[in-house]
Amino acid sequence: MNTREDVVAAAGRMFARRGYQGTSMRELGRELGLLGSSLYSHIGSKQDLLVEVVSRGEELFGASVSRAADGSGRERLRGLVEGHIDVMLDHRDEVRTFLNEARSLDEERRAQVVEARNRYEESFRAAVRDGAADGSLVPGLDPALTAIFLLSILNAVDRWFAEPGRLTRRELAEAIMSFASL
Amino acid sequence: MNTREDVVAAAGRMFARRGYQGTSMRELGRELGLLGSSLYSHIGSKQDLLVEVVSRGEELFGASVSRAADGSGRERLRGLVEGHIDVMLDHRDEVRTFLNEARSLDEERRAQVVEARNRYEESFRAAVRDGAADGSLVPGLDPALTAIFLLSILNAVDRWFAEPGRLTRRELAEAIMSFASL
DNA sequence: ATTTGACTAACGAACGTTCGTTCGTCTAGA
DNA sequence: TCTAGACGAACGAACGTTCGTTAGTCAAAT
Repeated sequence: MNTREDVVAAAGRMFARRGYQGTSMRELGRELGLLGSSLYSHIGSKQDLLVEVVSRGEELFGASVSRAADGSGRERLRGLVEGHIDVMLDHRDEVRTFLNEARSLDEERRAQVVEARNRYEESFRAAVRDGAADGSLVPGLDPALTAIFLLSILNAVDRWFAEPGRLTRRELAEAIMSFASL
Repeated sequence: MNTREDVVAAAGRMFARRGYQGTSMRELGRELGLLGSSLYSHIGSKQDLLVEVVSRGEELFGASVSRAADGSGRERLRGLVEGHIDVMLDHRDEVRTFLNEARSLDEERRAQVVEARNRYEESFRAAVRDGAADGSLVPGLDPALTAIFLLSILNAVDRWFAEPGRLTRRELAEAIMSFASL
């Protein structure tokens, strides 16, 4: 017996692997041992599923920002980096869907996602800015570029990082920080 | 009047924007002022179009590697970075399709793409390795991690970089190199 | 005169979704 | 304690639409 939760989780898995447009309701049903039509006992529409999965990704990053709210600029930046790594690796499906499949959302919902990403990036910029001001980071860093470069690295982590492997998560965070001379 | 070249170019554009699965032959036709069925005067199948666009992306990066074959490790690495930026910005559509839509290829062709990407990444690793050996780069760098981090940054460049803007391409390359302390 | 590029018409398959229905399980009232 | 009714979960069939693709035709350019 499947719950709505099972359906959303399976949707996240399939959207991450094959994309939203590449996933049919019948395939999604098969994943759960159901017919495609049976999914509609749990959800309203395929689009609802995407909204739900993307929203979870959005919230995960938001919660990560809240957890890195204290300390010097440098400490907050490290918290953001470690938090991002944890979110990516602990919730690969929701995150990949959040990062890659937002274009399949209707315009209004997609605009919200873009705004959430901007706010998230701004928290990186603020940490860099504050770190330069409070002396915990070297001065002269460009906050905008630093945020973009760090996020580019972080958003790709799930593509290659495996556990267990050469590095632990903490070592990965350290490698990223020192790569950026932070 | 449209040529096969027009069709492939339009396909690249649409695959990059909406994805392969998100692009229908009828929409692609509309982009060219044609009916969907009329596209088959120029091509064999939709899949052929994807193979063609992805192959062009693949070749562009291969050509870029050839252009950065000489010099010290550091010089070659900078050439690879500048070349990557040029390829990304001069051929956004083919490159985005190459990077994002390879999963819609059949297994054999997809394996070739994966192998091409591995070879490409290896040329970054080799430049770092040689740079440490010939003294043009600081020793102690991890070639594998450095390559991954640089490519993560480079593959995201088209998502935010605009011309004209705050930075020129050359300044962007310089910013990336100095971000990585290279 | 041949070729090229586009058309119309149509195909079978797959799509998301709705429908009426069934079969348990749980809960409230008698 | 027994039972009536509501509910959650799933079924199979069908809906209208869109999908990629094919076949045959026709006009214009070479």
